[in-house]
Amino acid sequence: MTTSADFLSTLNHFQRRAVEHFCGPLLVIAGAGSGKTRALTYRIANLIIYNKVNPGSILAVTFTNKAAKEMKDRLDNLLAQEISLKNYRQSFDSLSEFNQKKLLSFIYKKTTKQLWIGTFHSLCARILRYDINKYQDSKKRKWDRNFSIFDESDVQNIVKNITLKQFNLDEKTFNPRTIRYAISSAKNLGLSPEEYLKEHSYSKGRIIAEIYDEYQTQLAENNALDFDDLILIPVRLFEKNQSVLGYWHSQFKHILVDEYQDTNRIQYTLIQLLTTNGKIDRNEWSWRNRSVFVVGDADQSIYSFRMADFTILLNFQSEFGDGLSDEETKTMIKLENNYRSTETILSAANHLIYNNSQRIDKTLKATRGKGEKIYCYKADNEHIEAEFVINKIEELISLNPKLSWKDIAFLYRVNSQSRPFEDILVRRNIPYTIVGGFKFYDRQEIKDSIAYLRLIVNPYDTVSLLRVINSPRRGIGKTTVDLLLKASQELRTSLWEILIDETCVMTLTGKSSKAVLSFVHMIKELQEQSTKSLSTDIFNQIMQKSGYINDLKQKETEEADNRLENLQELYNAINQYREENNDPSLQGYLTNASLSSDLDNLENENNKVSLMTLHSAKGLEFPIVFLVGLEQGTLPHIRSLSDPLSLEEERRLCYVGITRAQEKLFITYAQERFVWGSKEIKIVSQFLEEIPQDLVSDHTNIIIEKTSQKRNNSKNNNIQWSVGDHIIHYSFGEGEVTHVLGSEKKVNLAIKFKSLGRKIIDPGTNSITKILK
DNA sequence: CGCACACCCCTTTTT
DNA sequence: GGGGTGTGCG
Repeated sequence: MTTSADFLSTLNHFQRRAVEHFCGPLLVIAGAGSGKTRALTYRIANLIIYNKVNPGSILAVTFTNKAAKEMKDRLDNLLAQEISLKNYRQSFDSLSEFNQKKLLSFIYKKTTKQLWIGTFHSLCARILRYDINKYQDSKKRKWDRNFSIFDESDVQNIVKNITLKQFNLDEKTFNPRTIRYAISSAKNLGLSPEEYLKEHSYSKGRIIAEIYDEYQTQLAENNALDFDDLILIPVRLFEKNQSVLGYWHSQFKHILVDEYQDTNRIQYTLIQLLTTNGKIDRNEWSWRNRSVFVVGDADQSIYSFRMADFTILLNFQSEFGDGLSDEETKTMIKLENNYRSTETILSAANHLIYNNSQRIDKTLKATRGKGEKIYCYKADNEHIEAEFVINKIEELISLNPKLSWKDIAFLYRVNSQSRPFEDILVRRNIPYTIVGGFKFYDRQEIKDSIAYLRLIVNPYDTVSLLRVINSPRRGIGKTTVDLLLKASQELRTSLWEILIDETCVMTLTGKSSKAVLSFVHMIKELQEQSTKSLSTDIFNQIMQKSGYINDLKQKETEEADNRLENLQELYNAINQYREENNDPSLQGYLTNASLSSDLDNLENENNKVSLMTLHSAKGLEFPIVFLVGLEQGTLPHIRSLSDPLSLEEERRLCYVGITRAQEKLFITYAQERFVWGSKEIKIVSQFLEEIPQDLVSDHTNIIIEKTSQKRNNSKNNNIQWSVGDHIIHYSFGEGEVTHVLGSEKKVNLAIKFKSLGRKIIDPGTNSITKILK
């Protein structure tokens, strides 16, 4: 009979050390496929079962909602097994169905439900639903607990409107997208508009700070937050309000963070505050009954565009830990045994990542057989590439009866690469699923319905109000809306408050005022109901009363039928959320909907080929992986070619892709590819050349040698660089070397250009030539 | 006031 | 390709 001891005996020495860690800080450096999720899950189980920690005091941060759900499921199973052995003296599987169900529901109530597991965003949203009313920013902007969460397109529209309409700026010099990105970056660094201004006091920075400030005002007027606020506001609140911080600090005794290499400044600050209770002096920290446990891998850091900063991971020991060297340390554990991939695949990954200068030295050790060579295929163009890949998977499936579609994934750099694959998959009738790209929640009818729901929860949400006020058409046209909007701006109230003021509405023409009054009446009625009805019932009511469904039914077009089907699907989603989370509230569903990604709905049960970007593939694994589009300019992406640090991130991305594969890895590239409607000639990716030739199968019709020789003999390879050297860059012009960075195997140069200032350049790319002066 | 059509611009990755 | 904007017509 199995005993409880088996619970830990399946772990290796290092995993076990991590899992049994109780209090204090611990950094777990976990290579790809080293059983990272397992370590996290087992540690939580260990805390609950052996250390008798209250599940409600555990905060576990995952990177996606899907990862959170998986962790909960695994935990359920682990706990079920343990309790079953202890209480019934038999394995869970051998219990009667009745007892299994009873036990699982017991575990859910007592444990899983109490745990705080989720992404930074969803956990912070939960905290804010309790405490946002205690927050006020430096300009006295306030929010209440019914806040809406604006999606990226809402936010883009607001920024665009402020920039072009309100501030009347030139679109070329003040690109709304760039400004939106600047605001998001500022928030991720924890900067308020005023603080941003201090750091960017030049003219353009000043204007961006003003836009940021106005943007924040408009969010507050809508009682809405953007994604970044969800984390920034709790941090601000904790910094300002010691009693609120104290409450959450004492709530969360054990904090666990997955994918720690992809945390950014503001997320780090949040963890730091919760762990230390805001005490700056280390002597005041108490690790009694308290821990912070982070897991990550600097080689898989791929989110710097979201301000992720893997030096946060590198600094963990000096920030929280003992700061000792690797050998002696008690606060760092390395998991280097890889249980996922064949030796060949790992060797390729190790060789590739060895070319990066910015990393902690770490080598994945194989625990499985050598496996097959990596297959490589050079295609004439992207269509031939897709055809090869799909022919190959059909062949694999027909040769191996145990293999099914879900075991196969196509990974690419950018979403648009999916199209040629999709075309052929449809033609051949192969079941597939695309993660990302066009989303369910981006469809017009879904956005409309969500806007109705948001308006009912949060009437200050003018963005949603404007979306639905005349959809379906009910005779409230642009002129009417503009009049009402103007009134709301003059009276400095929300549009909704104007609408519910009958005397105000009556100033409109008879026809319009009647239409507005009846719209307001309908929304009010729905609001009243929403406090006592199920979310699903409210949804149905909205669809009926607003006339949305009838409007679509009348049309009798294929498109309208499609929309009706999507609305049915939305109903199912709301229903599912209500059942799974035991939460009848609309607000709960809405929060979940705005924070869930496409990936979260990736169903493992469905037997389909998966297509996704390398970013989406993080944390996943597949027996068979096709890494496609390995060309210079595709992977690495064109925008990273001139910047060595971005290039290293692209290499990590490629590394992530390779390490997703368990059994077989195929790498393909095309010689020609249509980009933005025109044909481009492509050359093979430098990353492919960085993989040793003997790991790559030679039965394919590619000849890498020529290009690879050319590259290895790169004219800059044997040049000794020193500070003061003069160079010419093919596009930046003349410059002077100010720093020589990196090690011998991989040199990067900091170069000061006359026109552009300082840039970091990789001399190996042949973009520069040394000149004598 | 709404819709259709033409044209132009941009083009990474996502919670 | 595709989404957003502007224009012109019904």
